[in-house]
Amino acid sequence: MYTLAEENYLKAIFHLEQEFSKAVPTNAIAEKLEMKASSATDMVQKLSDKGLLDYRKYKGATLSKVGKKVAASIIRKHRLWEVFLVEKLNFQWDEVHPIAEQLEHIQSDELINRLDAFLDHPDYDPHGDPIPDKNGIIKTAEKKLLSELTKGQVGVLVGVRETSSEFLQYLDKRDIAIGTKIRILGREFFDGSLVLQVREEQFFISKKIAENLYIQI
Amino acid sequence: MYTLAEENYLKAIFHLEQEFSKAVPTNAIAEKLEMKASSATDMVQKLSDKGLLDYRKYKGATLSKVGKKVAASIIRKHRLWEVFLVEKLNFQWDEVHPIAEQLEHIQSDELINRLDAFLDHPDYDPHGDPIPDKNGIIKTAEKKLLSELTKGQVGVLVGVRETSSEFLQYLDKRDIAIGTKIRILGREFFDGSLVLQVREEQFFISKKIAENLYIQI
DNA sequence: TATAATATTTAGCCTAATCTAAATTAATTT
DNA sequence: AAATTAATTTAGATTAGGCTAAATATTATA
Repeated sequence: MYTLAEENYLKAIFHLEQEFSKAVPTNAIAEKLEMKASSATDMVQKLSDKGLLDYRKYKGATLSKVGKKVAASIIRKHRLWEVFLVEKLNFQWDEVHPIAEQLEHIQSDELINRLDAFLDHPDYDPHGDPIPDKNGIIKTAEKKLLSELTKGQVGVLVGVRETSSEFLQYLDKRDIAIGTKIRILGREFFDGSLVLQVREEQFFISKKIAENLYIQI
Repeated sequence: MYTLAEENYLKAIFHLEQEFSKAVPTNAIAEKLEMKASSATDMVQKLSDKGLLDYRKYKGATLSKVGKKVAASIIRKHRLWEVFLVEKLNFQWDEVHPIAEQLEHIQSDELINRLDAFLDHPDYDPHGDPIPDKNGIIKTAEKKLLSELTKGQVGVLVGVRETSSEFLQYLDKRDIAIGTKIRILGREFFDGSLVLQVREEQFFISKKIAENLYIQI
């Protein structure tokens, strides 16, 4: 149906649309896919011709209804495979991304439906990101960055923004995972660092870490 | 490591080497991959330059040690995924080939090792074909074509040669599957057709069918 | 607002993997 | 053994998806 390259562009643009609330600049697309801007321009024009996105020169790209649906289906596949890798094959959550990046391009609706059932219709992937349903609808529970909470507030870790292995291992080392309950004991105004209560222990974390953890109150 | 096209050529040549006991002609490769002979020639030259096979003009190709190993690892992945699809996702055995054809190209040794363990280290795929081990060694139980047996012999169906959906469904309809015990009640010399005893029933099958069923005595 | 800096696009080139058509080699038949 | 047929290779073209370098818009700055 769509080529590997096309699918990767659609997925990248889908993610970028949530950062930029307006049209996504070609430069941003190129950067995300680690390619040159000229390549992004080319592909964006091609995808526009195919009706998968709206593109106006120098203005950037916006996914069309069809483009969104295709992107969501790829993200659905990616996240379902991540659940499979962690739940069934016992991978660590920081190891699964590159493999899911390949598996997300396997084409078979039947396969994905059965995988979904096999995994018991999960709503979230191992990083706490919601899994789009068959129609591409994404359930978005309102969540806040840990850095936005104030002293005394309590919440549950529901997602991570940064997904590098280093960051995920940082969390693993402290036994902080999706579902972990966190209380803010204090905040340092000078550098935005926080003191947290997690189970029986107290943690000190930097502002940078706090800005990459999503909490549901 | 290797491109999709390269992997497909290696796999095709691996299978063809078992038909032709000598070097595989480029034409046969082209036919198997549904391509033009000139394309096969090109790729075979390329793979020869890379040391994956030995090739002499007008003489055909033979996989090198490395080429064999790569091909076996792709076949291993293909067959493990087929087991997964049938055993875990409840696909019919005649539905899995095209999906495994895609999954076999996913690159991650760790993934395959874990999949293998998850499936309990199976030795055969759902069609009765042996799964190469990590080192590419294929366990080949001596098996015969059903058409080679004589009256009175009893054996177990261990594999199929033809894998088209039509053929597999023919077997399903009669409840003949890998592991089914079969006894030859009689043979018609004129057209090579057979009468079989399967469980409580007697079947009549044509020579053509008998030539596509592997039996272990 | 003119100019400088930055972002984006265009033009032209490259590689992988296919194709067609022509040329060449090998095999088969008379 | 010569001629014909079949198999194989070569030459040149095409498409997808990248790249570099130059040209052109847009945005920011003096």
